[in-house]
Amino acid sequence: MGRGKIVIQRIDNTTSRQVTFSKRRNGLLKKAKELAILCDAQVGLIVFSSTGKLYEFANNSMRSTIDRYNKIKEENNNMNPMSEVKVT
Amino acid sequence: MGRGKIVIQRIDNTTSRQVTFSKRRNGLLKKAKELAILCDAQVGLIVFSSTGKLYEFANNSMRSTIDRYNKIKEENNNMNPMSEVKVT
DNA sequence: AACTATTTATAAGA
DNA sequence: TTCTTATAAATAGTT
Repeated sequence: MGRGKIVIQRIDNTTSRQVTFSKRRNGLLKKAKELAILCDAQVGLIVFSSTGKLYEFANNSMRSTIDRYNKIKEENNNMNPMSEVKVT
Repeated sequence: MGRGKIVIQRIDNTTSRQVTFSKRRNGLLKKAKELAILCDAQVGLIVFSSTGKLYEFANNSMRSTIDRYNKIKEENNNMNPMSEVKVT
């Protein structure tokens, strides 16, 4: 999506990496919001930059989204008790 | 990004909404992964479809990403005690 | 599920 | 860092 095609691998140059992060982070947040609205989905997006700064989007609240996620995961664990698999 | 321009609002037709969800969900997950790789970011994405199905991406683990998120939020709350704001 | 006409995102440059 | 623009990529409507 630009003047040249790029390979998806870590951008070594710090400046370029930060510029790309800024652009793509905005794009990702926008897309997340659009998906939530268009498709009536519940979306939670958390992004930490390589410098540790937090960016987020949640159409409901992040808390409720995480809670729902945890609940689903607990159910899955109960049905597939991977934690009980043992090497004998 | 298609044959016609669309307005960002809930798609009423159920079939269209599900088709669009499928396409855009894939796109969003792909973009999330690319951001993580290109920019060395920590990304956690949770999506629940309108039918309740879960889709997710996390380059580290979702658990560690959520833990990091919670930690940051706690720190912010301690610095900006919004919960103590009162209408007098 | 595949196909394209278009729109949108964005890489590179200013 | 903000703006521009050529090009790559995503996707809306169609088949």
